[in-house]
Amino acid sequence: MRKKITLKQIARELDVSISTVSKSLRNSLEISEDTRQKVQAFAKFYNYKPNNIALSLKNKKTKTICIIIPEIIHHFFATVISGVENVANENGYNVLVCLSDESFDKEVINMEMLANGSIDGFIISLSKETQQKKDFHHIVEVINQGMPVVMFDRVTNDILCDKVIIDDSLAAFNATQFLIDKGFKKIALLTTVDYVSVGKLRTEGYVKALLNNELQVDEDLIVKIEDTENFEHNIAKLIQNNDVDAIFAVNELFAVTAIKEAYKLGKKVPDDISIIGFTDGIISKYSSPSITTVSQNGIKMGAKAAKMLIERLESEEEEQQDEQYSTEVIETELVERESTI
Amino acid sequence: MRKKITLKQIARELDVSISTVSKSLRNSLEISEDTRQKVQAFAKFYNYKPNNIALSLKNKKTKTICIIIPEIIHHFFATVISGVENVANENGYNVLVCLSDESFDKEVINMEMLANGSIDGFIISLSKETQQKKDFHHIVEVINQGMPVVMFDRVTNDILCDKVIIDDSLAAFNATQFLIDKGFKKIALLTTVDYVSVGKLRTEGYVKALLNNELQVDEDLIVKIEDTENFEHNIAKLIQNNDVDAIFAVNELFAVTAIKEAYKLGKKVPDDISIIGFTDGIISKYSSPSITTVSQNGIKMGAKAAKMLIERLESEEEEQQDEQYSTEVIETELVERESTI
DNA sequence: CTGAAAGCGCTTACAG
DNA sequence: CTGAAAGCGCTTACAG
Repeated sequence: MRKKITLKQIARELDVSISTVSKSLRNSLEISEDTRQKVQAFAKFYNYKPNNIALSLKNKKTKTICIIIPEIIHHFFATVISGVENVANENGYNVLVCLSDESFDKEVINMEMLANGSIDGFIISLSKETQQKKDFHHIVEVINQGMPVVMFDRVTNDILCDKVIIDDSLAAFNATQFLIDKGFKKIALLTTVDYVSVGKLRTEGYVKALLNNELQVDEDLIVKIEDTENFEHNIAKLIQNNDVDAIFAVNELFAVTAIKEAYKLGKKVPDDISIIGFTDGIISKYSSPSITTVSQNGIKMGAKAAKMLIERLESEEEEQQDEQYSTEVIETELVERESTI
Repeated sequence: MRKKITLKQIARELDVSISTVSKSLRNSLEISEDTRQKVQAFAKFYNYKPNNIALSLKNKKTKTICIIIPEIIHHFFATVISGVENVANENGYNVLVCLSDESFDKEVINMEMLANGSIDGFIISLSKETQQKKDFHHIVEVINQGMPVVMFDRVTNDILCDKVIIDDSLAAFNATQFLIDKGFKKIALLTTVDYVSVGKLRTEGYVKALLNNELQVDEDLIVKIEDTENFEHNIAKLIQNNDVDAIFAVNELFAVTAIKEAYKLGKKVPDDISIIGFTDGIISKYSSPSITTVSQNGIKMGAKAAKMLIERLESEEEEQQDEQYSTEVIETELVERESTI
């Protein structure tokens, strides 16, 4: 059990000063070829690696970024992490992952715990509870301390910072228009409660598309789902009581559940009902029938968010922060599969 | 933009020494009630929080653990992270997530990069490439440095450390036996190449079950899939050329693909072919028909792994390491759904 | 009760 | 060319 070796030990062994060792290892020209060689050989033999924590303290940066997400079980968020990881690693950064579990308190605790020097910046998608409370003091505080934050997907206009989003409203508009173009008249919407920012925006896009085509918005066809458990009967009721011929769902869970409920009620997808989902995840891909969906490229979003954060971190060093925040919109597209005619 | 305040600044403002400030904040009895109050009030007002990095350097521990997984996109690994997070947070630890992308080199780089003081310990599931190469020097080295490692799921006997696994062979045996009990005779196996430890063990369980029931093992019915892309035709060929009446797949991707390929060939699941998968993920749950599967509780595995790691970390402080490693086996069970009669 | 000093492991401006 | 000193932000044994 050979513990890690330090500069101090090397210095003692070779009978030189710590400064000399440090400089030798950093290939300083100040040091004679001879000692440099000697020190480097010794260090290599003992597999010396500088202690990261000491470097962090000295440099006042940790080369670690933190991503806070509501749930890792959601495939979309997992893909975002993957995108963040790629870019972070390429740039020599590590990624700390925190889960808020959709809880405001956990989000706050996580941020406060890490804002004390442990990391260089945050990438965050708001928890449901935070969006509901509209309390963003923890994020504002971190930004005020001079720590950069990039928000993605579930963002808020109440905070000024870099953001990565998709055009949820437009994507929903296009999906709905696609159904309208197919000739469907009774198009239902499965959405979340309004305080979830993306749910609300998607609902708006749906409504806009209907109005744009002079179709009337029937409240009975709009189902707002609060809980992600036990919502099946809401969907079943919708299908049973209304003669819907198409459904637009704001996530893939709602979409696949609609397929199953329709099937139970003797309706086939896409023959009797066409269905479009949102988020191109594995459920959509492997469901039978596979689901036509709005693709929301998580890897790309994560990569972009990481890039923005790291650029800000690295630019901070040179000149003064310019405080010009930007919002990047990642393209979406409709992936046609078997659940639509 | 109020930067974080330090002990030094507080000391200067209040015209006392740094030691006095530090002790006051830690409620040391050495300090007079009076100064203590004054310092604490001031610190609270300026929202003082000790710098984590400085504490890490001082205490020689970071309260951060790292989990290295092959892919985050796999639902199983995402659930493991979730389990690790829960336990880690409860104990005041943060979780760094690294992805090896099934690559040996990335695994090595990640470990070496973090073994220099950045974290207190590792939780790891081996990449495919590492299992193939059987080169574990990076892990051995870390352990020799005195940093605890807990392996899970894809483990190896070549390394002595704490491990969390399921009994892959037994679980596969039971799944196969289940099919045999239903009266099936031509039971096919969709598995991975042998160097993936869990694939190999599951294959062994399958073979054992057949032999145990005096059924012969037909090599034509065993499909070993190397690549996770473009393997559909292998499965199609199996179904087409052999009159299989049941299939046991070692993961859910293979299982759901089998359903789709069978369907294309005009065979229905479960009417014509019964299928059992492995890993109770979202694909199995939302597939149509939903898939009977061996549940492999990722949350539980992650939680257990984190618990073992943290216990070792905290016990290290007190007495000398006892070097008694243990292997925990997490229970599995067969979740019956629609893909089996 | 308060503070100077040493130390965690490193880097670097400054002396010699 | 080499090394002592200061410093990153903290804690704590030791003096006073």
